Amino acid sequence: MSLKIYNTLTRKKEEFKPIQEGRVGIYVCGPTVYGHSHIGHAKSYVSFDVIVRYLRYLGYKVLYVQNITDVGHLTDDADQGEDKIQKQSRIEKLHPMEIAQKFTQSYFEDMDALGVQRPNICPTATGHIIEQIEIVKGLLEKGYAYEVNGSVYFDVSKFPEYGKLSGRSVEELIAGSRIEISPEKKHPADFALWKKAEPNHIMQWDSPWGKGFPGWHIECSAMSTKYLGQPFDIHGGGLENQFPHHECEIAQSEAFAGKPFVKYWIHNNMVTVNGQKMGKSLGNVINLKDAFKKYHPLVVRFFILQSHYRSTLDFSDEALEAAKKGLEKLHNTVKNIRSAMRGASGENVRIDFDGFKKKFLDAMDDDFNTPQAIAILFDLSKEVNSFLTENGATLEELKIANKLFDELGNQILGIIPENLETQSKSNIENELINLILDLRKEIRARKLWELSDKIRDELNKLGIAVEDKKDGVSWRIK
RNA sequence: GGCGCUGUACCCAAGUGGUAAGGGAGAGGUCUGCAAAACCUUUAUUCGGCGGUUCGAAUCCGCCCGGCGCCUCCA
Repeated sequence: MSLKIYNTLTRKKEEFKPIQEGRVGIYVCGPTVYGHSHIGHAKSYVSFDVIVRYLRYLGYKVLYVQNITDVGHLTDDADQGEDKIQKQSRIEKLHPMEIAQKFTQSYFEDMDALGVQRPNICPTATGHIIEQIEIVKGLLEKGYAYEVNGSVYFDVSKFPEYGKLSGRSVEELIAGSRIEISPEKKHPADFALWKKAEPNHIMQWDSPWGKGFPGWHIECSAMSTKYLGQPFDIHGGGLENQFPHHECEIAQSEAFAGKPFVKYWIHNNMVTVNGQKMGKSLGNVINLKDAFKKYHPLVVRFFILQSHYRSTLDFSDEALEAAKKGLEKLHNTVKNIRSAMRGASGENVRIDFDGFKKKFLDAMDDDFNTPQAIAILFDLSKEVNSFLTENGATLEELKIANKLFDELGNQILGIIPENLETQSKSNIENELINLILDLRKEIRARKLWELSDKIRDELNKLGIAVEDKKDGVSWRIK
């Protein structure tokens, strides 16, 4: 089977064929850095992380670009209100660039914790003002835009294909529009390419139209095509950005360059919290830094991947607890395999590893069906464990199982760490634990169950799982 | 009002024409002094409801009922 991707542009699953053989250019809308990242960010960037990992696994040379928006988005509607970063800078009494810097760092901290591999290029909007101005200039020259009063607007009426991504028509937009019609615009659906800055606006730049700042959509057009060319393979982002953001990107870029912008559009769905939309106005936003206090980042990652990227994901404590236990189960299997390898021998292979692998890859090929892929991992886990408990697995079987878990669970999904340690890195700690368990062995021999159970409980509290088995005691770091 | 998504067991969640994955929770069992881990067995004759198409539908079509998103910054 070959990779199929659901393309929002055509609304169906299409076979993936890169524009240039063996190479993939992908651009994903990055965060606006005016606050800490939340679980919505996690869903989006974990999903795209797996997409990129999988493309690489398939052998593509992937160039992954993700912007950092450090300017230009306004708090209210399309072309009014305050710059969000400037607003935050006022609240925190910091320079806007400090705000941007602070939350960029915070963003990467969280993503690193989630095991999200860094994009190859993370361009900032403020670092690409010149490129953005160039596009605005070009659009004016070609008659796709008009200048009013130091601001420049895109003229939607000049671009008949406007709406092709989101399936809307300009007429519909007017009919249901809640936007207050800006007196500067010729048409309510027109959008800002460049905005004139008032003197109190801190982030502003010189332009052919006077001092100002870029409109919201232009940075993505400028930075994606600068590094990936036009057209490029994949543009990703959140569903909520499909309209107007991505629609406007298409209009600008295709009008400017006179050729298609993107081949495949991928949109990931949203997070709800206890069944409700998560939003700033609802006050139910869950920051990652808070979530991580309760759940290990890998649990959050696993939880996200247990549902499909195009489905909404409902975040609840109950569901997270279940995910935690599920992931533990997989980790236990891998730990069991790794410790069993030390004492195993034999070269027989009775498990159909290729079958499991094929099923896993088939699931991934089907529009990155990670829940299905994870289910296969559980099936594999059960099979291997069953051999371990009943017949004993051969060394060769354990080696292959270990490699497969690494390849599928670690390399592709990023949910099984390479260094799943069953022992402490510190030798003295290991020796001490062994010593305690040695003493406990004597206590058990004397049938002092209360005391021996206490030792086990206390060690458990310290994060050391002690398991009494038929042929002795075993322990591991949890 | 317009556009779109969605409704699968107690919870989470795959499955889009061939007879219901997986995880959690529950029940029983193996092992065990106990616990844990792991394994085995079990838990939806049924996929919001009602019609229709079909040899056959959770899957396609129609209507109805619920939930959600976008149309305003949001991943």
